[in-house]
Amino acid sequence: MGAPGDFETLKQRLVEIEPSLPKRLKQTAAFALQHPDEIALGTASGVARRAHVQASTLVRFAQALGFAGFTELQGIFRTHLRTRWPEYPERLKALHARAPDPGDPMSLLLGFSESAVRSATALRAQIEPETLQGAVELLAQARVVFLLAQRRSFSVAHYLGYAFAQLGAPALLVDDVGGLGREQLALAGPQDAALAISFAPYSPVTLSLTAAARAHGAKIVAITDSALSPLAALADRRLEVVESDFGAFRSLSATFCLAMTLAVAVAERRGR
Amino acid sequence: MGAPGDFETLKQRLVEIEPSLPKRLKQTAAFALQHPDEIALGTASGVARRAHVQASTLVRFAQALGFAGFTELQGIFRTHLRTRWPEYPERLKALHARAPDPGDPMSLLLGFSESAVRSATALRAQIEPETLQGAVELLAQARVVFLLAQRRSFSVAHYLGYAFAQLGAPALLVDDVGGLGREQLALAGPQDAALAISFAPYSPVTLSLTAAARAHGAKIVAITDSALSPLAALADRRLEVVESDFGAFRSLSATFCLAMTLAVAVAERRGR
DNA sequence: AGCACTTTAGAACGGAAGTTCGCAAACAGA
DNA sequence: TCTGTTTGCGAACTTCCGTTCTAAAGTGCT
Repeated sequence: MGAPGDFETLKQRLVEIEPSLPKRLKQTAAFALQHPDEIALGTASGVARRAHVQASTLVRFAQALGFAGFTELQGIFRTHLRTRWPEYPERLKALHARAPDPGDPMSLLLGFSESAVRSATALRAQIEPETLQGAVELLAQARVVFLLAQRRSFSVAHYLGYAFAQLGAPALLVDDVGGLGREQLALAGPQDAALAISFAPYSPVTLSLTAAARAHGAKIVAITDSALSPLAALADRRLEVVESDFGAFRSLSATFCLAMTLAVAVAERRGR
Repeated sequence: MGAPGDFETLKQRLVEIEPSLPKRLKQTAAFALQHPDEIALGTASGVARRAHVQASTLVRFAQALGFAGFTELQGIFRTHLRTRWPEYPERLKALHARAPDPGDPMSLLLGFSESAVRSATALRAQIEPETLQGAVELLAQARVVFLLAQRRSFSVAHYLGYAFAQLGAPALLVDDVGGLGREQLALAGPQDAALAISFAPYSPVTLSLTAAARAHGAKIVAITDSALSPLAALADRRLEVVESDFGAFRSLSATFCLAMTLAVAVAERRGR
């Protein structure tokens, strides 16, 4: 069987033979699909470095797919990169023409993507370095960080729980399963901190759990959308995030960026 | 005067000096602007042949613009082709210039924000309109949509559960609380669909729950990171998302955009 | 118009990457 | 333990870029 002639065929062929491939070639396959642009534009040795394999492995990978060598494989990725290019400006144009058919899934995707970009970009200017630093210090000094959020914001809190755990920092997700939120908070004390996340319309559960944490003496860091938020009144440190929205739907991308930042910065600070 | 640092500057410089350029260099300039992708992807001699000039002329052309040689000039065209985000390189440069200390929380924030922007931007080119449309149809025709995800991806599934509920579309978050995932899936049948989300390293629970859903006859839509993902093998419709990463941490912003899109599009489609 | 000087184009050369292949060590399966 | 496969490393080969040298074209001055 000959070598694939286009990118789709290549992908398909890859899926077929991947199970029978040895370890390094699997690794290479995964990298190739994940970073097609690297393959297209880079040199074999450069790609090899980034994929943590030997340059010769790339050649063997190409040969396993039926190509003569790396250069031939690269050709497929290059034409793919080149041919994919023209449709992009059209999509963008469609987006900025304010979505002729607002129900079309692709316009929705473009809208949400645009909104996420705006949010994440705006975040850089919104957050004061000192405020962020203060929040990190406060969380890093805590014995345990309690994570408080409900409804829309809960996904952020859950992600934080995951990230803190991965980083080896002590955090506890107060998920209020079975209405046991108060009991989950029972262990909180003055050495602890709570990271509360809530946006308008503020979930009453989050607010009351935050108040309870405060009553236990825990320090509060709040991620919320305005200084006037009821959550802000309860907080020792306040991080304000204004998300841009598309239609009736607010992005979460800035909030997630901030959450990731807190998790990594706190873990790093505790490490010292 | 130094060499242009990005494509726009290069173009501008070219317009400025073009009148004073000798014949062959004018010819080269015209070709470069007309076929930027040739320059980005080809070799000097290949480009020279297509532009009907000598290879050395290309080097002289590059030098006339202030570059050391052809390779340096090519770099600009390559990053331009890769990022496809004209204003972007400058920002990136500014970002990295302003953030020399990688441990500083603010640099982390900038890094994550940049990574989110890249992810959300790349998403637009990654998703094929037909694939997206197909996934939406499939989910809209289902009696109930089961949401399957664990660990890092769980936050997305939870958000989807929230969004579907808000939009009045029947969806059920299989959270596997207390290990009851299989029981939560017991109601699934051939009229239903499952939306499974998993990225490397793929959670075994998600995989087995997806397989179980499939065994019940439910149609599967997968959001995953590559065609080689074990989840892809189980799926009727496959949505590939490549998230950019910052350090060891992958963004979730593209996945969230896609999730929001699916929720809104499915709800809208059901409404008719 | 002719001549000398400057600028430009083309071609060959040298050096530097980059790619491929062969061999030996490491590994996995029997 | 033995065999077959895979991986890593380095050498050889190829390609490619940048420089330099020479010829030609252009330009200005006499």
